[in-house]
Amino acid sequence: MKRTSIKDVATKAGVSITTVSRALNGYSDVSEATRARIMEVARELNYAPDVNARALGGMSETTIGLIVSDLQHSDYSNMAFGVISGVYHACVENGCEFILLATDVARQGKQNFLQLCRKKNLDGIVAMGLRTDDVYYKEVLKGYLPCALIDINKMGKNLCNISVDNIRASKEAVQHLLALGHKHIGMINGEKVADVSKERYSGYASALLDADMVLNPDYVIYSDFKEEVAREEVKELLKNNPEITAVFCASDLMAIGAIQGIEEMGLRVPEDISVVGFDDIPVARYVGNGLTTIKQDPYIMGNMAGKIAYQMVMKEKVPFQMQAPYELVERGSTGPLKK
Amino acid sequence: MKRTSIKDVATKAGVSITTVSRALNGYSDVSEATRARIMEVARELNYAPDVNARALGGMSETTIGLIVSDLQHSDYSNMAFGVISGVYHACVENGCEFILLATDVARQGKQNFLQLCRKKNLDGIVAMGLRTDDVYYKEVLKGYLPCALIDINKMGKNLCNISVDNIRASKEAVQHLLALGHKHIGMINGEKVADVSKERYSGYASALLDADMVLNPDYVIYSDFKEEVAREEVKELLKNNPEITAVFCASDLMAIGAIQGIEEMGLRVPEDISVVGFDDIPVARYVGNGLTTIKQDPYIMGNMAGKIAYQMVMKEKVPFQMQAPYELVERGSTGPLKK
DNA sequence: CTGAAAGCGCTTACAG
DNA sequence: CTGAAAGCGCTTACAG
Repeated sequence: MKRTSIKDVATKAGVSITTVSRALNGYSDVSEATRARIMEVARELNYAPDVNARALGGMSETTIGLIVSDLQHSDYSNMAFGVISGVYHACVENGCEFILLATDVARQGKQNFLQLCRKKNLDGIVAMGLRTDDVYYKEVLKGYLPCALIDINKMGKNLCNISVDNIRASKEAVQHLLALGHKHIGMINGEKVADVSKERYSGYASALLDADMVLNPDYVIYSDFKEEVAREEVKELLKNNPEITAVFCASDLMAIGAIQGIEEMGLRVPEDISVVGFDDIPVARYVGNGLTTIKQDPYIMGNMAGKIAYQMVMKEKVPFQMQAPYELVERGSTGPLKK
Repeated sequence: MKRTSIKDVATKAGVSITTVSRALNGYSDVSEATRARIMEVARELNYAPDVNARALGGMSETTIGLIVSDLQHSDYSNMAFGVISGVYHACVENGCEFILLATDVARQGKQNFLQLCRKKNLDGIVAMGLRTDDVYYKEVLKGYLPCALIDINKMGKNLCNISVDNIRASKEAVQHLLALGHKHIGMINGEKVADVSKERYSGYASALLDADMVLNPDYVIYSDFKEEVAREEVKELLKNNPEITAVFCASDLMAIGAIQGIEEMGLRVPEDISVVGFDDIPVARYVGNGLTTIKQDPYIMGNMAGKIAYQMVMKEKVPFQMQAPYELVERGSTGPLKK
């Protein structure tokens, strides 16, 4: 299928390629009659300008790349998908191009981030799920290009962080438990090095301190955001601290693991132990009588990030960080303290 | 940030751009010394060839577009995400480019499919979730470009369909119920017009006929693949046909709805009614004691489709259709018939 | 309102 | 082994 070019349109319409270009790009200095004829011919021929040639000619579309650390086979948490969809739609709304980039480690070695950006002609970036040990982590944060970060709490030139207010959200979660009468509240946290882990701990601590309670370091364990790990370690936590009646988990996945572990100990949720999660992943509604959790919306976060990235590309002033909405969703995994 | 071009590299390395181009593209007719120097300079400058210029110059990367009917905000079923990831990785493995295209209806009107392909310089297509009423539906099926179809059962030039064997899989699901002793088995199907609905019905019917049972048209209802609809309509089904003790659903989502409806009637799953789904979506494990279902793997399907599309672009011979693996997963929603 | 010509950054015969 | 030059399909001053 030979590609139809601007020349074909010009010839068939009996004008120069210059005029075709201007007509198709909507410039005003073309007579209506000529424009109409050109449009007609273009439609007949199913003509669409070659995007590469356009770019080289100086009309490059602004394009935003979404860089994710690794595309898994499935997206249990809906985090990756929601963000992809959110950024995609932000691009559509802004009339810019969207490119999905997964940074498998092998390729990070062969081509550095700046080269990647140049190769793909990127104007702006949205980054999510980068880990501190990703080769691209530092490079992205240098801010060569405008970059919106999802859940990566770094500030700097050309950088804007989008996330929920993890501290306040976690505080609310724990205050919910306090309001139910719980006095001994444990926490199952994610990896110690992750920014969000620190923030969510901070909210947990703040809620307890505000309630004039003491912080017991034994009450906090780190389960790496993994279901299986939480499942095992919650047993240790409860065995060592039998006075605990409620657990705040830094992710739903860990909360699900925790519930399994709790039930394996012969305890019931929420009668014996109340559990709160974080994220509101799709399965949260279905676990037992439903998981009480902090809901955040990956689509909204991706969409915000996409729009912010675009604004940064357009040289608009944007804040260093923006807060995405969250919400405590009460379901069946929490209940009042039994006297 | 001024882009560094091949000229910059040539100047700094003291050679012509011709030589730079050949060195970087790995041609053999460049002396090792020269090549080494050029590579060195290129790295220093973080040079990466402009992909647009390359394409125009004749080295266009082959690129495969994944066209989905609509990118939802979340992907409860993991179908969209799994396919995206699968196609993406197929492209990475084949060293070709990946483009995600969501065909929001508004844009389908303004730009036809062929124009879209030309604009994006697509060489091959993977299509999923197109509905018969999508403007692009017919256009994609014309086979202008090599096209791998996921769950769209059409044959033709430049077309290859990838899906599980819906008939056999559905038959197995129903045979599982028969083996448990059930004699009166209903079916909750998707939209009547969908190809997969027809195929899954066909498997259901085949299993019953093989077992010398009669097909009762009253036993089959159409719930449009929607959880809420199934939830309501299953009640009618069971009220009108109280002898039914098992239901085969053409999707997990409808199965989940059905279970809710059944429980709202005061019946229990599986003691009173056994339920089988189709898909094995992430929540299937968590619904009640787990949903018995036919597992299919969106990642594998996407990956197969991506590879097939690439092969078609490379003019390799491919079959008209390929079958993706499936598997009956037995969980707690099915049990033996109570006498 | 329209067209001839230069230029975007590459690749690739072609000549040496 | 290396380079000057043409060409890919567009856009955009510039001239008329």
